Amino acid sequence: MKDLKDISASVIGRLPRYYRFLCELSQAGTVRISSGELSQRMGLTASQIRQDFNCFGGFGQQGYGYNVEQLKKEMASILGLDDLTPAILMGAGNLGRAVASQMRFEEMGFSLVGIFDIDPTYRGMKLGGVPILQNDALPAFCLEKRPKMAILCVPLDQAAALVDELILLGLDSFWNFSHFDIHAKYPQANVTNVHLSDSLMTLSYSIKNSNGGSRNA
Amino acid sequence: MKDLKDISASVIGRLPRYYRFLCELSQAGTVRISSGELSQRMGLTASQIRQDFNCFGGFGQQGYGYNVEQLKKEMASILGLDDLTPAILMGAGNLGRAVASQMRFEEMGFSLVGIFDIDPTYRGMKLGGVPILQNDALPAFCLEKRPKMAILCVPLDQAAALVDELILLGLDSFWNFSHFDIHAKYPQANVTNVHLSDSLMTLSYSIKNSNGGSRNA
DNA sequence: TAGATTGTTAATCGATTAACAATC
DNA sequence: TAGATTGTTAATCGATTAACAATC
Repeated sequence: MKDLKDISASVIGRLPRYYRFLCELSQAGTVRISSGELSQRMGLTASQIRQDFNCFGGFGQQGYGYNVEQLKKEMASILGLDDLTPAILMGAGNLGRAVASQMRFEEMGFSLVGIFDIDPTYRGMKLGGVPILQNDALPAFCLEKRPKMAILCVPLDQAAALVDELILLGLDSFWNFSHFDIHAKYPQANVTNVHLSDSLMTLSYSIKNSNGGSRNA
Repeated sequence: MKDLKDISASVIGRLPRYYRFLCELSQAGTVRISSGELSQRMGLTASQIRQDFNCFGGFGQQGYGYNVEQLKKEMASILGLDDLTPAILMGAGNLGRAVASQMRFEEMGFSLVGIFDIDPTYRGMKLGGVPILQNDALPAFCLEKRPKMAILCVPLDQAAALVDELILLGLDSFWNFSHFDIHAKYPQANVTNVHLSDSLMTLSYSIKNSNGGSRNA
């Protein structure tokens, strides 16, 4: 078991996928799994799986393997899925609407408590059961509901000023779909970027520079 | 200049961001840039930037640096942005609609030639100027338009059969928003995955296991 | 020419894989 | 007990950083 601060981004990046496979195994009624069997299903080495798990403690038993249900719970706990962080969605455009209506936030460690847009035409509408408010209602809302995380689905030119405001209102975490570099300006913030255009260009590279058979991300 | 096959995923993953910064520099009218200055703006080391660029050939000039316009064009060419790959969108739900209307495909090496959904209620609608067709029109469409890439915005339970069909219809590349593991079944295919829920769980981890200041992706 | 900056090789660092003793 | 499989250390591999000669 390592100090949590020492755990590399590579390991952390694999945790959701472990969790996903464990959920599937659990649903299928599988009681135990060895690192060897899991490695085959996931296309990883058994060594890597054991190393990864042992960053967080010894969840297995020699000669037996891992108990699926227990390991799944451990993963959920490590990922912080049990403890719901209040989050707001900024921007109710196409992408914002997709995110709000598609993601099962409560299964991923968040609860969506508010949706905001500058455009008043959205007023009164709801997404995933959450009403859309206008940006000018943001300060009062934050004072009351204390959201900690913001999902940034706004155009780049609005992002900088908006992040400034959100930081002032006490938010410190961002799921960032814009290309604004939050981390550069606020190194203290927790930021996970989703750069769809970067992802698509990576695919373009694969298609045009390979003779087939590449996987990214 | 290395063999293109030897270029690591780490390097490829940084190319779109290089391209993005070069576009900004170009728009700002900057004529030349050194690896040192670019490294400061991007938060990378100058060494890494020079190493990355030199995977593809020597674009710079000693004592001068890099010509922004030339380097930008080289990047576009490496990423294959000049050559438009015909692509179809499978699934016109929230996410599919967001992707179709938001992404500037022509600037990223693709052209969106068709949109398909099993639900007939979408019939006659358009997204980003492209009409939505029903899935049963797919074989004839592919025979005529020869799309090469599919954007997969369908539920997991439909993905497996759909990928089988698309492969048979001659597609070999996927921008995959589902959790179906295309690469496991078709190792020859070009696949770039976008796993939004994995990304969100990574943020949950950061929030709950750090005292602030983490960046992912 | 002198100064700047690349291209490239060497050194370091970190992540992955292999090996195996511990132990259920 | 014997067989299986972990936890963990050691070896390997690859990616990043540093250094510097080449050269514009």
